[in-house]
Amino acid sequence: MQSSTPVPRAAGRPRSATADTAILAATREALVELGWSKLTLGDVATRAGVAKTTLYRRWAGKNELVVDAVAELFDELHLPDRGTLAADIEGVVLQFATILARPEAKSGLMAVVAESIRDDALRDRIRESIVDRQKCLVVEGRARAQARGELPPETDPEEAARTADLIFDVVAGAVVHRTLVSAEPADEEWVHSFTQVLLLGLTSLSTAQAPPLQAVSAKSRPPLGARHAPPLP
Amino acid sequence: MQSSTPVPRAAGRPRSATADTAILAATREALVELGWSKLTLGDVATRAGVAKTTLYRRWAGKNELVVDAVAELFDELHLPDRGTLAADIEGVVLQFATILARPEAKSGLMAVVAESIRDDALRDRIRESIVDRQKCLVVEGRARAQARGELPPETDPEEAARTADLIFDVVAGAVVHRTLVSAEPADEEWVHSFTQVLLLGLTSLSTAQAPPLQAVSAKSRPPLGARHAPPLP
Amino acid sequence: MQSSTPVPRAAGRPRSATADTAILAATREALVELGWSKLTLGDVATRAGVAKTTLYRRWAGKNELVVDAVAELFDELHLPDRGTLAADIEGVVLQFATILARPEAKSGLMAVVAESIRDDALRDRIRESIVDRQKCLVVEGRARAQARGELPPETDPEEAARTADLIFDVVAGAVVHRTLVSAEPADEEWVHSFTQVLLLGLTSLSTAQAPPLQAVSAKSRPPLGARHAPPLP
Amino acid sequence: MQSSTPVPRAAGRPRSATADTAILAATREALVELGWSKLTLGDVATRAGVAKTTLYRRWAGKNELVVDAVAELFDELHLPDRGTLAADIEGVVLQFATILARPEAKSGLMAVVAESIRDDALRDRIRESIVDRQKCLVVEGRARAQARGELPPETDPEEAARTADLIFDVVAGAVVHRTLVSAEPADEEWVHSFTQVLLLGLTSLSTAQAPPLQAVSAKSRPPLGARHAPPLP
DNA sequence: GCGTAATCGAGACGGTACGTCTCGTCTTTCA
DNA sequence: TGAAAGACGAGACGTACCGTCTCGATTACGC
Repeated sequence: MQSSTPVPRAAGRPRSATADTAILAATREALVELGWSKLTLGDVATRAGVAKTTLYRRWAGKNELVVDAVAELFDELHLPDRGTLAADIEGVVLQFATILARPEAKSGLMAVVAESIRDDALRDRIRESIVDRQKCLVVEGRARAQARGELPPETDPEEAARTADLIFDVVAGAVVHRTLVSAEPADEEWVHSFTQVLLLGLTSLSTAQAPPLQAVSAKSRPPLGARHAPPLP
Repeated sequence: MQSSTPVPRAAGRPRSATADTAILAATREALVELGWSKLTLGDVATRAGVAKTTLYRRWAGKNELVVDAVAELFDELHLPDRGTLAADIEGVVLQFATILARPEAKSGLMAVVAESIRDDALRDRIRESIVDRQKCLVVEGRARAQARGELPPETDPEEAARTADLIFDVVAGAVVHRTLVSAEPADEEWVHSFTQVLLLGLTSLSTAQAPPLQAVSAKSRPPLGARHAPPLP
Repeated sequence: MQSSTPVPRAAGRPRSATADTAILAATREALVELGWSKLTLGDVATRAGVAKTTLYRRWAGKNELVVDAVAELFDELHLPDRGTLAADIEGVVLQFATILARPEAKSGLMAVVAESIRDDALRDRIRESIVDRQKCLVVEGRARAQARGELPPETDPEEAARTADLIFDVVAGAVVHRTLVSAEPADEEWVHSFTQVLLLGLTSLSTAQAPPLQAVSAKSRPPLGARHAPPLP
Repeated sequence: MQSSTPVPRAAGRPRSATADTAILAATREALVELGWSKLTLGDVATRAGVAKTTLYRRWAGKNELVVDAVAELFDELHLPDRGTLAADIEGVVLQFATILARPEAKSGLMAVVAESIRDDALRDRIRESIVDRQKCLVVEGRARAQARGELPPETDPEEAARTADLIFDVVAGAVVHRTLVSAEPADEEWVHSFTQVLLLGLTSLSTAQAPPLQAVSAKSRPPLGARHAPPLP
């Protein structure tokens, strides 16, 4: 057997295979060191030991590259099975908070979201590779709770989708705001308080409304403004 | 005879008062047309009919300028008095959502928040001119509800602050996420559903905890993970 | 008859006399430290402890200011009386070389001459305040030599003017070139060699041409190209 | 088989050969139209149809660029062979004067010389690409005259160098001063007069000194100041 | 003495050019 | 043929001076 040289070609074509990995890793590294606005594609190429051309051949621009680099961080996001819905939620929220605490996520995510406001293709890319994967967990968690018997099967699919969206916006939004705007750690204590409020709110809502277990619905909402004001701590 | 004026009027030509107004307006205009990343200080200066130097004399850079330009949008945010706490909350959340629906707010706000991750001074500026003003409304709303008798006076000020922070992160985060990430309108219907969940969650939390009306507290929290799982719609 | 003052003393506060002095001194100081191209009027004003406005009230621009500042250096240029024409020339050339050796003269003079190429008013100002004062010395030196009997009185005034111009260009040009381009010191030894060549050249020319003592004239010049070539050392 | 190429051809896209030509031509054009002080590198780049970066990649700044642009003008300076030393000198001085009469030379040359006072690297560049090329002609002319038998071979090489320097300073300085400071044309008539003085001066000097053909030397100079004063026209 | 008028300092103003940086594209040469 | 290296046209960056302007505060003179 001919022993292949350990580093057969210092420069040349065989880098093509590993290039993507190197580039994405270099992108995250640059995000940590420089942040999104100071990150340049030339610098990423240099860090990855790759020509700028190679980079432009694979990504349309900085935004797309960063989305892919950040998306990889969310691969480790999984729905735990802790036995109860409440525990499951706390677990996944905590996971999400942990990822968001990493500087490359902080730096990159908000920036590309900001960019996506004026770039529909970018928004789709973000949704596809980051957001939908998270929203999936909400749906999956609900299904698991239903399997456990914690939740009744849903009646109106449209209503269910709307509720999932609301939950997702509340969860993701609260964690992001806590982490990035308030710049306070979304630690276990905070996650616990937050989960409690969320879960109780959803429960009270469904029980407060006859018939039982009905989802939050603006169509059939009671005259809230007229109801007595519940105490706020 | 009264002595010299306490602020003896700085020497030299005073700064043009109209320039500030024109620059901030031009910044918002450019944000709408170009978005944050394509916005250029040179372009803003041109739109405002002002020299680039004038702009740099007053703001350290693009981020600071955009913060101030966006902050002015939040001047119109006031706490309405609709008679009940629920209605007040709905009103103010809707106001916040309306402001966030404006393209200049969408384009600018997330971008500067993203930038603020690596720039503490910028974060402080954002907090001071945007965030704290909103958080104030939470506190003020609670005070008003207490005056109305809807809420009991708070017992632990630290606890009260923590709860206010949580409420604020949930409210602001959910609206922002709905508007910018999910890219769905935070309309009256959505705001109503959201407010209901939030308010019921807070209410249930305080009543679930013995003695009555106690605030969410991590110190004295019950073993939630072990409690029964409430139904999720 | 008592004439009213011809310049009836303009109303208002008179210009500070010390400012001019300070400004010109500051200009020379800045020339030494920074050179012409890095010299800025704002810096000069600061050095002189004067407002920029004061400076612009008195000089049209950088060029005019530098001309005046440099011109003062040439005030110390006087025709010595060493007894013979040769010694007088050597003396004055050496004086000129000494002034040119000063950095403020080096930096400033050539630059304003370069500027004067495209600015007739500036050229006139230079001629008036610097060049003509030097050219004067040539004429004065000749007159003194004639008084001494070293030189015959001139016959053709036009011819005399032309010769004076030639001498002046040769003297000033050679010293300047030696100092600024060759960047070698125009010291006593060099000045002596130069003077010798110049004086002998002029002498030989006039004696070589019949009738005696006639000036260099292109009108009556002998067919030089056809003459035998004299040895060059 | 011969080994690797001595200059292994740098990797990457090579610099455009036509760009240099276009840039230098554009520089001269801008010198004529605007003069040195109003000449802008951005403007030159535009005229040359080239990006500013391209320009800065090749030249360190305005000074270096102008030196190169002006140096090309002196490429046409050659030593004519008119048969006699006197005629040769007149020819080359006239060539020099003709070049200096061009506005791009006038505008550029003095300015960079002025700049070179505070910039040794610039002075070297000027010397290398402009001055030495001219000085060469002096040496070459002397060699040719020696070959013709008009001049004896030089004895002391150091002395010869010193004399060449003196001649060069006188010639170049006089022409430059005539052209730029006096702002009079260095036409045939003037050049003839000047050449005559120079040549006679050098001749007389060498013959006046025993033994014959000795160069101007400060070491063995006669007491000039005490000698009789020759008539000055 | 008191107003009038031009000065003074300070510094902001609209501009222009600077020299650097990054962009995304395009030639080259090498393996 | 594809990847490295790197030059290219384009254009924004933030800075430095430009020469002008607006200020309030000083002088001096003439009434």
